Amino acid sequence: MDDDEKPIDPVTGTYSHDSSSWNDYGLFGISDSRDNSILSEFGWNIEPELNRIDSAPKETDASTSEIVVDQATKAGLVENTGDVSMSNPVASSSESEDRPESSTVSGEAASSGKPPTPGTGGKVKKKGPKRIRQQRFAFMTKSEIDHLEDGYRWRKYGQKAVKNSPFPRSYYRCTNSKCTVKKRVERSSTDPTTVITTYEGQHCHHTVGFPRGLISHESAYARYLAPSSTSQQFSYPRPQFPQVGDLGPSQSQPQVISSEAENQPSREQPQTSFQDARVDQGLLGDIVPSIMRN
DNA sequence: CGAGTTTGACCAGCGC
DNA sequence: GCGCTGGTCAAACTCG
Repeated sequence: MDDDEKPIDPVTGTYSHDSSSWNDYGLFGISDSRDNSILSEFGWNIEPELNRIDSAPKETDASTSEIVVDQATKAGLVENTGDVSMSNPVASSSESEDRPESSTVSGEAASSGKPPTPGTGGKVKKKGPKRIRQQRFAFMTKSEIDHLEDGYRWRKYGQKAVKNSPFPRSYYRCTNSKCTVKKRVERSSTDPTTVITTYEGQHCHHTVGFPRGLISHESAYARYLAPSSTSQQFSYPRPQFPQVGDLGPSQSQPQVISSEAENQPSREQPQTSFQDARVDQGLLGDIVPSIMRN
């Protein structure tokens, strides 16, 4: 894919690529689960960016974070993140039809005319229009834990080895039967301490609650889930996110914090609700520590 | 026993 | 057209 010359919306600062089969806008963020801070976030197309990150080590010695930040800067999106999530079409148009897994096997078999494969228990794939992917939203999170709590329940449905990466990629689907949201979790090949979580789609239900602590990217993810745009179908709760000290044993432990992370003022800042933060400072004020914005 | 995970196979898209 | 790769399926398995 040629992602060198992407059209960036001059108004929203978001990027979208002109493809009939893709409609993924997204925020791309770097967070640190150890101190509950978002290190950086910006709008970007997720897919090529992740590919670039994973395949980039030969091009630069910079850390993954630096690569990402640089991309954000180049795209001129950092200052426009406040518009990003709200400008998303939220894939509403494709939401209903983008349900390849919702079709029954029998229905697929009937439509494709293919008999079930005997050796695989009748697995039949739909042949038809190109798969339309939903809006995506990815985070890079410094964590030793791959699967981070985000308030929703997920069922793993696959795992694949990824090219150019020693770490497998895991595929999760929301356990809510009516919810089509998926997420992929993988470790950065360039920085094994970084977990890349990519969400696809929007939840059509509330969270199952916020057990224990929430990892750092949860706040940004919640923001993504609960934009103020009119396209939002549901009103998601805006919980008070717990302090790091509330984190349970299964969460990332705030152990050795890098010097960079130690400088993050997030722990001293009061945990304000989203609503307050959004009113005051917009998206950046909401999720990015002030020091990162300077 | 139900829910969730593992894992090998299948399929579609894409590049060469 | 072919091979590679990512994404998904679903049977088997594990766990609580």
